[in-house]
Amino acid sequence: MLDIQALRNNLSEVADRLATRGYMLDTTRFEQLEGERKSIQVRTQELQAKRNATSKQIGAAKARGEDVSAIMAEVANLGDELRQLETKLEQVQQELNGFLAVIPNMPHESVPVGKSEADNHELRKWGTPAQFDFEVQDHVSIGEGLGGLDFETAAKISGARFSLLKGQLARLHRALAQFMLDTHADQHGYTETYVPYLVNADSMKGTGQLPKFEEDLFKVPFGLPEPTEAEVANIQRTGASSFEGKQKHFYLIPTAEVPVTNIVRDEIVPPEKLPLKFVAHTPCFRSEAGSYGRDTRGMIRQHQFDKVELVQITTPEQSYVALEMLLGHAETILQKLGLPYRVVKLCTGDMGFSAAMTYDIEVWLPAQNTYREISSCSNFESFQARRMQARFRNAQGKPELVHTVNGSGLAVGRTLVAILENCQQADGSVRIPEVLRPYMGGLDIIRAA
RNA sequence: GGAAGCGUGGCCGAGUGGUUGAAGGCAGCGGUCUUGAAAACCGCCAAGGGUUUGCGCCCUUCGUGAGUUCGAAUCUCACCGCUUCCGCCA
Repeated sequence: MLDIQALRNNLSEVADRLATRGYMLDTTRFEQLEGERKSIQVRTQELQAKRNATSKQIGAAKARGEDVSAIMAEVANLGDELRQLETKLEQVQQELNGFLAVIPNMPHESVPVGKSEADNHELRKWGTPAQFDFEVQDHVSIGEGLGGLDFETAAKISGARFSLLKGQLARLHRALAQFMLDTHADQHGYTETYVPYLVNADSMKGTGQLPKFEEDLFKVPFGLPEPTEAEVANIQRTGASSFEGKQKHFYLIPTAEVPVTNIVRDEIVPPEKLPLKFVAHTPCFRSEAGSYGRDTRGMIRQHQFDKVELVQITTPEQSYVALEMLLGHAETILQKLGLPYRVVKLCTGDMGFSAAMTYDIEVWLPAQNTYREISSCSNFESFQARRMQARFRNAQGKPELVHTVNGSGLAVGRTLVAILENCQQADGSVRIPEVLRPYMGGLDIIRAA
């Protein structure tokens, strides 16, 4: 969420910057809502002040044993008008909040302006794609050839966009996650965390998945379908309350970013604890609505995949340094695995809703003869922190919003794909990168069973 | 799932209808004292918002939401969370 003060004070400038990422801010609507809010709020507060002052008088007069009926008459009809105004103010403020909640973050000044993926800037390349003196297979053929990758059975069990791993490939998948977790925890100073995979709506709002992107999520209902008698009575008596809230739901996390970042929601973190650095290995669940027909073959785009996520909670001064370091931590994994990659700085038009700056790491996939995203590292500045009310105590001792930074380190499934394709051999076997062998019981090559 | 209890500021903890945004303590900040530190003593210390050039003034907030009342941390109802006991379960 953007700072509403920024919109009040520099509306056209904010609108211009949002326009670079393709978001057209409705400034007329904002000014209208804001004007309404202002007049109603001023009037409401005047009446509240009057009510409070009069009530105090009544209290004082009663204490002195005086007759209060005259003063009481004075405020008798104040209540109705005040209640109406308060309700109206609530409505306007909710509208304003709704308006703010769907505005994306402002891009950092250094982010290249562009419309799409094509306008991203390649920053650097690492490693040299291997030359193969045989016909390269994609990960699906390799995996199926090894008897460890089975999409048909996964489709029977669940449907499209799921995969089933068996034997050494399942173990390789586990080895990758362990290796990443160990590297980040032991060498990069992250605290390993185990987190809930089902979260509430507040957490999803905090990191920006809600309210705008509900269709990308899996929503899991639970709870009683019927209200109890007491609730029915309460609803009838008050008239105001609805049945809402009894039928509840969780959301399956689309990334560990959600539960991990929300660790600091509604907290004031002592400054000496910053930066907080967390790493978590979790499954991620995405509906992939709107991606029909894209990456339908293989395990590139799945409803369920594993990811090791890095999250840093920092101060505003440190957040861009933190982003560079976190990017480096993610790159380290690919370097240790010996997988060629490149780093891309996303342009304004290609960035996610909440990000102020994003680097993508793309790994080389020989079968596709191209680089594909395997990690996305972003600084969200105070955008998520404001939604979460996540703060720290600054040098002046005042609470101030933290900055949040996160990135994949890495997507486990896509790393598995990259290893299968980059480390394939002429006979269909796959060479295991050195660093993974301790996790594979010393195995150096995966061969067909 | 059943029973009981509890939810107050960064933390602990008073407070059961009227100048209570909230005693007291801890932590923090400033000062006196000290060569320095500690101790002792004195003072300051919630957040969010509105309005104002500024001093300031005002509003909201005691788990959440409704309600009663001129007035609610305090009374009523519902919900959420936590703790303990019983049951069940990995």
